[in-house]
Amino acid sequence: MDQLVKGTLDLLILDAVAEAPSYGYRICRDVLSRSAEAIELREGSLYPALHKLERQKLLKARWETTAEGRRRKYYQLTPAGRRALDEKREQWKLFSRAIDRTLHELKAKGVRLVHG
Amino acid sequence: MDQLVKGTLDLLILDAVAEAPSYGYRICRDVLSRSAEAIELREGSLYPALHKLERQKLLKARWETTAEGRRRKYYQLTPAGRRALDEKREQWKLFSRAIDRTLHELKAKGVRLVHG
DNA sequence: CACTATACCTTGGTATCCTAGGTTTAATAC
DNA sequence: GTATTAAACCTAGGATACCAAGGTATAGTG
Repeated sequence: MDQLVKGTLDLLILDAVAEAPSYGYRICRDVLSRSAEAIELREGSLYPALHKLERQKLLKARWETTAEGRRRKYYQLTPAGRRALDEKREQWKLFSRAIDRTLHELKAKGVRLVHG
Repeated sequence: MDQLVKGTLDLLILDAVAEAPSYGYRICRDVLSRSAEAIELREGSLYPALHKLERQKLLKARWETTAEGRRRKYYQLTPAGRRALDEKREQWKLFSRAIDRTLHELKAKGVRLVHG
């Protein structure tokens, strides 16, 4: 599944900060739990990706310090980031449907019609 | 954006020869038409991938010549290839559902994804 | 005889991700 | 008080999978 994750990293990250700003360490755990432990963003992939998205002006970062004294780097979408997210969501939807359509087995097996 | 397609190339190829043996040039067109023109396997990706799958003993190849005198290299699944296909199909299902579950929102529009 | 379609191939580059390390501070356990 | 875990960040270097761009050869078509 490692290979499959390629191409969805940016999407997952942008999506993870869409509702509210978040920070690296939490994004990891959020994606892990939201995916039911199926998708694990490793820090070695995540942090470089966050920096790249910041360079591309899709994310904006600010440092904060909690009451307990922990430093966190919060990321939020820029307007361009919001547009990129919408676009990547659409691309994902289109792509995953195309794959499903293309594969032979999913047709017979994946569709289940129930009456009543 | 065509980054998404990474990780599904082997799956698409193995699937394309699952029902009956096929050859490179036809696999390209089959995937293109089956995906409603959404997924285009380019030859620069396809042929090296076929050779790799053959080295891995997931595909077996044989040359044939048609009545018109065209040489074609037909590929078919080995038993290991069949198992690999089943596994990759399962992984794809798990992965795509995991992404769908993880994303907060989904919408669809029109994009074109290109493979190699 | 040029052009398109069929059919195969390879080299070299790049982007992307992961491994495997690392730092710092806070909380918890012993 | 010290060892360990958890929270939080980071990067260098390597692996590899894809892709662009070329190439060869034959058959059919205008």
